Amino acid sequence: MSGTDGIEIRKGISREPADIVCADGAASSERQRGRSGNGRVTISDIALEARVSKTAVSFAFNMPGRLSKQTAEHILAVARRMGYTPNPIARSLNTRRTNAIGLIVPQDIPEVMRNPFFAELMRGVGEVCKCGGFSLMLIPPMRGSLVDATYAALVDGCLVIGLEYDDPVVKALTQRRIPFVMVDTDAPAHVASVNVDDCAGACMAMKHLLDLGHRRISIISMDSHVACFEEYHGILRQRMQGYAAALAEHGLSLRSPGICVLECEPSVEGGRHVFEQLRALSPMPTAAAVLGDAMAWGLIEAARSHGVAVPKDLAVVGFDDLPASHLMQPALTTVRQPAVEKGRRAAELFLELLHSDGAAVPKHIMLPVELVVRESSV
Amino acid sequence: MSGTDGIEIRKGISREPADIVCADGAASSERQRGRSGNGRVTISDIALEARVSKTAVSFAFNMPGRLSKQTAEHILAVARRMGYTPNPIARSLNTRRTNAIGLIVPQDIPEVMRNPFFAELMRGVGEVCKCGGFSLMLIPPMRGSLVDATYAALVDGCLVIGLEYDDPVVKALTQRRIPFVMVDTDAPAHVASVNVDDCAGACMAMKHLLDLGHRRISIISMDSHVACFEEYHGILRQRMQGYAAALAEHGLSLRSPGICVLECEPSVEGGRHVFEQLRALSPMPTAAAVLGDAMAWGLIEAARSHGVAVPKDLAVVGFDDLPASHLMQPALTTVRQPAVEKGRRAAELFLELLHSDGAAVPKHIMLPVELVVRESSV
DNA sequence: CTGTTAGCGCTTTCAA
DNA sequence: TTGAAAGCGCTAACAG
Repeated sequence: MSGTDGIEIRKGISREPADIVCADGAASSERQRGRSGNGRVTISDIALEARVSKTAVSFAFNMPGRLSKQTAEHILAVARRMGYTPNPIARSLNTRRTNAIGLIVPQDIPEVMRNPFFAELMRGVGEVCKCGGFSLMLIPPMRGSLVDATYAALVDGCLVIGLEYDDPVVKALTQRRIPFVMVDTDAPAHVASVNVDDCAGACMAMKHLLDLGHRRISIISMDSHVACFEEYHGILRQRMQGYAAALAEHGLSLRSPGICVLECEPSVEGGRHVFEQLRALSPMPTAAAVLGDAMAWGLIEAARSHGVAVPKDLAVVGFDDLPASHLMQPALTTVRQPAVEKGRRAAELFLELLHSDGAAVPKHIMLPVELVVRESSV
Repeated sequence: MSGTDGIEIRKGISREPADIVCADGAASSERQRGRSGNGRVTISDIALEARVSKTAVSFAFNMPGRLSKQTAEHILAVARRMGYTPNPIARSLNTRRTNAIGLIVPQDIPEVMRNPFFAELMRGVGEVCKCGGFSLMLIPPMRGSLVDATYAALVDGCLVIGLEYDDPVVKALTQRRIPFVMVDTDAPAHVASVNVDDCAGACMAMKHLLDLGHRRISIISMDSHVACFEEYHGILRQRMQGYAAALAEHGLSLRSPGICVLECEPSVEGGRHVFEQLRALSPMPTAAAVLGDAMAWGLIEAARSHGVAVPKDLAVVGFDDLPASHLMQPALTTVRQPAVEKGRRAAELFLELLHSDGAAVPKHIMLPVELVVRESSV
């Protein structure tokens, strides 16, 4: 359908054929005084060329006030001419600062980014990055090992998403005395954490379905890697407790006939896929309580394409309230959690830790949730 | 609506009150042989404690094969006991590798993450990160300066999104000889780049609208920071050319009466907001060609809430084809671009550069687009 | 198989 | 105002 066919082509645009890649003086002086090994200009090169000490060069960049205006400008001029810029790694080794905050996520990046919830979380973290001048490092497992990734990460500290406190990653962070904040998990008192009221949220969702008269309800959870939901931990456990509490009010439990727990990847595709399992149930459930909006979207789409009408044949209530959830067809009934704020608060907490140098009292933040009833539940 | 009210609370869960934070031997030996300054265990501490050289310790971690099994295990044991882990910054200073790939984005993170297109792009980049064992660093402007952020970034190289070749950031990258790939921009022949056929895509979209009979068409572009669309560059210019080409076939131009160009932030909010401007036009346009799906979603939502029916009163065609675009109400007609692949190809290109050490011939990849007609256009 | 030695490129006392 | 020198914590020839 397109003009070009996905083939690699040379565009040959080259608007600036004569573009100077290295600054003028560099090439010549490079040879003059054999530069340090691999060709990159270092602080010594500048010092030599400018006939000052390395100290002076360093000052010129970091505390120009401590140099006479003349020297400072001279040094900077030489640096510019030679195309010099301080090596950030060497600098970090001294300052012990990287100006990056890490987001440790338990899955690979493609999986993470398939779940729009993370984009929301990152928006919040990003607000703090913006104020504090930080970059944001996504730290997924490295060759399968999240600990290895953690060991290798060049960051000032981390936000740890959805890991349990006894996870090796947390141990590694603690050992290296890297400040961190835990998000979406049960954290012990001495560790900073941010959560939302998952239990209450799930309870509201289930109660809503029950009040609507539903009694055959599927709970769509996320891949947990445990044998059964009784072994859930962290937010999954919290939410199951919420569901259970609501069911209990109607004399039901998670093990009652009609109630069942299905799992899928937390993404649209995951939801689409889990519908197969759901419709294979007989009798088919009349409602689904889904642990993430993206999954709910996928579920609804799959339902529709299989002729199962939402909400008539299947009521669906999600969890998150992503920005797009009310643009859907039908608009999604869901439990709103302040995902952006979650990220922001976590990052703020992290900054506190970072600046207090371990002296800060760890805080535990719990954010509220609310049920948003729209069209996908009747 | 929630049980707890967003107040900071102490959860006091502390399942492991006796949790040992530092490994056993650490605290004692710490005092024994005054550890290097600030308390963190270094390679020297381990060397001393294990009665071997620093080299041996280094080998134990990086090339255990070069040590006798005994020594290696002894060293590792001591390290474990003292809670030692190599400092990744010091290591990077030597190896010149950070195992991180940077994504240089021209806006702040919150703005970036509000545009779901980036999540798609990152999915693709993430696939490569996964294979190569990289982390992904989001590099937004630092205190307003993207160049400063670039200088400070601890990465092996970068993917540069939407910047022109003559941007100072690109100059900085070139100067420091940091490998990079440009995405979504006109890149000169000697620089690796990945693009989609923006021009063709826009042309198809406009032609579609024109064929449907529309003659009063608003083009919704993204914030450009230039005075008028004639000054657009990069993908915006490409797309405008596409629109213009289609219009030309019907004897129209971008300056014809009935045609107008509006700008907004590339997000749902942006689209919602720009609808105000669109409806202020008189006569109101009967169609909108939008440069991003997220904006189109917002536009459609705002239209609906103002009683303007889509597609009856306003036909809308987007650009991107995000995963959620066909879940919308109405499902969005749009130009599909392979965003995930774009990210993947860019990252792959980057890896080639990185491994070839500058010897690689820069490639230019152009990916195809296609028009997906759904319900938002009639 | 193991250790000595010299860096990596920069910051930062301390003294001049 | 400037510079000498001692690191930051680790890697990697090169010897032995």
